[in-house]
Amino acid sequence: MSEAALLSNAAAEPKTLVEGAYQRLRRDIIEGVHAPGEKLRVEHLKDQYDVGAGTLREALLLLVTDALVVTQGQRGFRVAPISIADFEDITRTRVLLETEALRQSITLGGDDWEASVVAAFHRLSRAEEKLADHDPGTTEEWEKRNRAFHEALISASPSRWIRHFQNILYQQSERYRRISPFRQPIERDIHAEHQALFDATLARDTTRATSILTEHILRTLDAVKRMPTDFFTGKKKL
Amino acid sequence: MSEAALLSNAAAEPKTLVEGAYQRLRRDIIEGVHAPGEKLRVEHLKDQYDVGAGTLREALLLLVTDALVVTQGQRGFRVAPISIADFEDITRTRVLLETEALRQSITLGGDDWEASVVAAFHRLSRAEEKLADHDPGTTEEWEKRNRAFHEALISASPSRWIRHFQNILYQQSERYRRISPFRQPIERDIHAEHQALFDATLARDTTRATSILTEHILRTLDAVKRMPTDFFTGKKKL
DNA sequence: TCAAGCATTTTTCTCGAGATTTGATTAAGC
DNA sequence: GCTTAATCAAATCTCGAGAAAAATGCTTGA
Repeated sequence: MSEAALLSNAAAEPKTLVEGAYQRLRRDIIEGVHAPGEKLRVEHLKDQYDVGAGTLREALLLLVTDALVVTQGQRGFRVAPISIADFEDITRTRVLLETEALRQSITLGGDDWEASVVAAFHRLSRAEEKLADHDPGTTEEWEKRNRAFHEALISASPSRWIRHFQNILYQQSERYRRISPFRQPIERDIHAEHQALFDATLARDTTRATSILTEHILRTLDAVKRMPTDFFTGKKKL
Repeated sequence: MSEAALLSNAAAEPKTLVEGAYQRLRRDIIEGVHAPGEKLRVEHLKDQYDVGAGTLREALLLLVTDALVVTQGQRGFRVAPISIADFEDITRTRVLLETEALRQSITLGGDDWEASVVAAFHRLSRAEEKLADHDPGTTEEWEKRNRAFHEALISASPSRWIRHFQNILYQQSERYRRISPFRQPIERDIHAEHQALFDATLARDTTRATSILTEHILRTLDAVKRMPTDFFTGKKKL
């Protein structure tokens, strides 16, 4: 695993079996294939992912890094549980880090940065058009481009650590968004928000850009808070 | 490894060999026993730490979590390299997170929190007195109490994620401080700073407390920046 | 009927050996 | 003399089996 993989979880070519299993497992957890709180038995999963027991253990250990898997003492591995409080924490911390990174980007970003933002926004807009037409299977693509757009915005920040932490948190919030009850159709408003964010950023209006970004991120919080609270306590398999 | 271990790296009783090796390795890296950039050969280390090869691999993988060890492709493990830019990044990000956490603590902290801050400050003060008398071997103890004080200050923050990230960064900066050329005698001024920080916090003066904390953290940065720049490029063993 | 203690079964954790890949040394060719 | 290729050694990655621990079910007794 390269430093890039360490600091960004980028989807590089898996050069080792551990990496491969790690990436597939991570995707499956984020997409909800493995439910929150679910026990992850090495014996079962090693067949499912076609690797040895030791290799799978190492992959699970790497997922502990991302806080997508928890492990305690001698009692094996488990998909990280979810809670409203946790999602609120993730969201607010994301705001703190991402606004700071955006501030730095706007201050320091050059032509290359602007170009990458323009490009990412363009790609995202196209995906949102297709989404409005209710094309099936485009959600996956939108998800990737949305992330790419957010990453482009802060890519001129010189702080590798902020970007590293931001990646972890984005991953976390993506899992929350994808878990069924939260899953909501991507509305038309989202595009307007992205447009406003894009405009303010390119205009180098730091105050306005960070303000929009804050609202944008916090919006996802409302949807979750409207969920029935017993969802979290109800279906945990112990 | 418990959730506590995941989110705080707390020095809990090592319930498993992997954990034990992980903790000892981490301490040795932070203390500079394994120099930055040094290659970590599994075959050598497994004897040194009295565990099997697979077990040591898992411990190293956990250290990748903390960004104390890096690994690329099929080329094994290596102690994370150091650089001035990295330390500056660590320090500034620490300021961002720690001031926010302190802000939250001051706003939300109750009597229990105040009590823990008072207690931690008292312990730290005693350690600083002993340090002024040039007692040998007290640096270790001061290091622990200093960390405990900083943790107590932000312990009333409800954000587990901020505290988690703060832990990682504190660990990182501790390594930088301990690596020989940076190693500087703990001066008397430090105590005055801690005192001021303590006073402002208990007075619930958010603005003043965060301001002092910022200066306090940034101070360590100056010392490093005064170092000869070729230190970083010079002794890297490749 | 319920609780407590014991035995069984499952699962995790640990280890050493085999298969691949990387890096280094040496030799050949231009 | 310098670059390129091939051979060899070292280290990493991978796997399955054995030891330790935890979870489960069953029997026994009140």
